[in-house]
Amino acid sequence: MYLYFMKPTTLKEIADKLNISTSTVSKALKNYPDVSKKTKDLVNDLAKTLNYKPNAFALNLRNKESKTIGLIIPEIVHHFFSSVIKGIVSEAEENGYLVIILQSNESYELEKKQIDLLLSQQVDGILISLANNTDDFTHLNEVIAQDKPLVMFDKIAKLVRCSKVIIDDRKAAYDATQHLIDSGCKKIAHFRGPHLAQNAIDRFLGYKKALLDNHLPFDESLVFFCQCDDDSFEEGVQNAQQLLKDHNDVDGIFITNDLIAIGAISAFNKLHIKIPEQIAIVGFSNWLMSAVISPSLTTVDQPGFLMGKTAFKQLYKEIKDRKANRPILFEEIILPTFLIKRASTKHRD
Amino acid sequence: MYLYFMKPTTLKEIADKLNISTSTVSKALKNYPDVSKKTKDLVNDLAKTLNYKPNAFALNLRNKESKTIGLIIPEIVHHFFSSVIKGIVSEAEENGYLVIILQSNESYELEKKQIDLLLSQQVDGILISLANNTDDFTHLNEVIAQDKPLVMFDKIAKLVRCSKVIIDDRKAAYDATQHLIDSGCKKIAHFRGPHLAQNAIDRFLGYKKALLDNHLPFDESLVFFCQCDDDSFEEGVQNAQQLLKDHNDVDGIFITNDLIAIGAISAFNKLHIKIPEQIAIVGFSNWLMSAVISPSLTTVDQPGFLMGKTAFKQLYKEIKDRKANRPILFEEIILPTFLIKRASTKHRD
DNA sequence: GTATTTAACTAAATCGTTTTCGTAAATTAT
DNA sequence: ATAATTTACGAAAACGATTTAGTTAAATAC
Repeated sequence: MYLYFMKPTTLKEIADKLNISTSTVSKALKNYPDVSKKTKDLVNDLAKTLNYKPNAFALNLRNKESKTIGLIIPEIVHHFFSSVIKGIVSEAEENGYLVIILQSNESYELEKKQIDLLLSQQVDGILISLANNTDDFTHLNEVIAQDKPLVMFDKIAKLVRCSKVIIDDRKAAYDATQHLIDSGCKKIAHFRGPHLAQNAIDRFLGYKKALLDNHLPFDESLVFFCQCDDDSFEEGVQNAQQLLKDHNDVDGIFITNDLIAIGAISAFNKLHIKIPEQIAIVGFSNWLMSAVISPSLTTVDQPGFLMGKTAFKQLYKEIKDRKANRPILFEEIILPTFLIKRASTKHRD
Repeated sequence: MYLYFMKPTTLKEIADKLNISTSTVSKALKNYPDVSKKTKDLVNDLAKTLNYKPNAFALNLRNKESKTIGLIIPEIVHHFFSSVIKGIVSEAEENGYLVIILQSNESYELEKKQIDLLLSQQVDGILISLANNTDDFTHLNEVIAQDKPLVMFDKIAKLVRCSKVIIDDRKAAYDATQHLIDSGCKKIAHFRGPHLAQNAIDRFLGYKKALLDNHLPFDESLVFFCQCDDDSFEEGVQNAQQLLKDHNDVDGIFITNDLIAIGAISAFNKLHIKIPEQIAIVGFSNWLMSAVISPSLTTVDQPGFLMGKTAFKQLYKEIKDRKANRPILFEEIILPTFLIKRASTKHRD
């Protein structure tokens, strides 16, 4: 029973058909007290028959809000980030919000453009995880200058005045390194992320502190930088080979993400180096595949879904606070991580 | 140099400041010929100073379009689907469109609600990949009834009158099975997807046809059904074990997705069954992890990114055709797949 | 029977932009 | 000098919904 190719009904059409004014129709639908029951019934019936749906564009214009938020993420095809997206989208939907998604492709230029796009689209708020090479924050400050809610997650900039949802990268890295030390490693290397990325920095600092706290020497030449881009696997292979050449007595590596770690494992497997007996490995992020490779990878579980939900909740709170003219408090929410011990490290359980 | 907490400038504000009408301001900005150069300069300068950006809500209302499309996908955290999303988002952005993303979670009910949501949001078009259990298409027909562009991809319904972007599942499955046969397999099992899903059906049919074309008997009891949900890995493990019990002479399996295949591989590894010598395995989708597990998995590469790009392009074409009042032609675009031969099957290269 | 209240409705403004149609004033043509 | 044209602007309607401030007519009060 479809009215094929019917263009959407408007209030005016209903009003004309019933010979009343659009104001009355609007009020009838919204159950105002100054409309008679008789009229309300007539309007509601006709609205249902004509399948009336209020025009979203008109509502947006009037209410100055679209119930839509923007999300900028460095890379969509990525287990952790797609989990975050899922968390954001599901939490948003539950609260009547839609999510526009954009991918910065780890490019600052693109990120900047996309912020502009979202601002000109007048989204109600913006969620962002920064590109690795973003070191200028004017585009973010522009969002803040427009008094538009902004929440950063995972890859944040400490200096930008807005709420942040993160994990304690430093502690997670510390714990991961400590686990290597506890399992007997004496010379531990680190494959780290890009110079500018805050979580790469924090993970590095956690690694370093764990060494020092355990009276192990920190050796700069044991730290390898990675781009963390599409070629992560290959980076893992290369760095593993290089590491063996430079330091053949390394007995543990803490690696900034699982894919690089798996590349390293693959390289060691090929060279018949026993994991974890000769070299133990800890990754980061708990990608799906870390459980299924051989040996399975000890890694830090990063709560992507929860991070997405939390980031949206915080943004939503700030949207509501602004509407109610309440003062905005910037919060830094730190989510728990935990180490998943698998076969790539030695342990007792 | 920021105007902190400045609310957006409107045409009227510029007009008032210059003591001219909003019409003139609007025309000046759009470079109409009936505005003097002097006025144009004044307007453009002030617009730049005040950082004027046209109000998107007003434009939407007037133009009856939002340059935004909706995307409904069964599951975001999934290598293939996230690649599709990436393709859609990047192609959309290139053409000035934004993408609202929703996840149906493989639920028909949710999918229905989300279609309503997108319709009431008045997106310019909808891209959808169906939930596994969707067998009623009224919600899709409603989109068509509103003359709103709709393009389905990957998980489609043959009966719905709209454009579709798919792979040739039947052929891909046929080729995969043929590869098993060519490499010497005589008794080939199939782990298939849900009853209703079109691509599960097509892959099954391709498998069956390859058997028959090669004069191998088709045995119903060699076909195992899978849900293809979060527990895919476990399903793979279970089905592999069951298969061994029922038919210990099976020498090949064609499996409807990589994660299930990896579950099966893991089960066989545990039982010390040699892959591919005793049992050869072909998966489907070419997930990232299939290259890194041991043995690496022979699988069908599904062009997710290309599918996303193509789906958006088709939708965009239909949006433009409608605006230009051209007739709409529904197309069925079939993208190529290819078999990636790895260590889980026997072959000569 | 007049004054007051209440019920039930509508006109008009508003949100911000675009565009059609008019209309003065300035310019050119005759 | 008058007519015709051009230039440069503005008023107003339109997109569709909401809401304030009226306005009738009926109901109640005194």
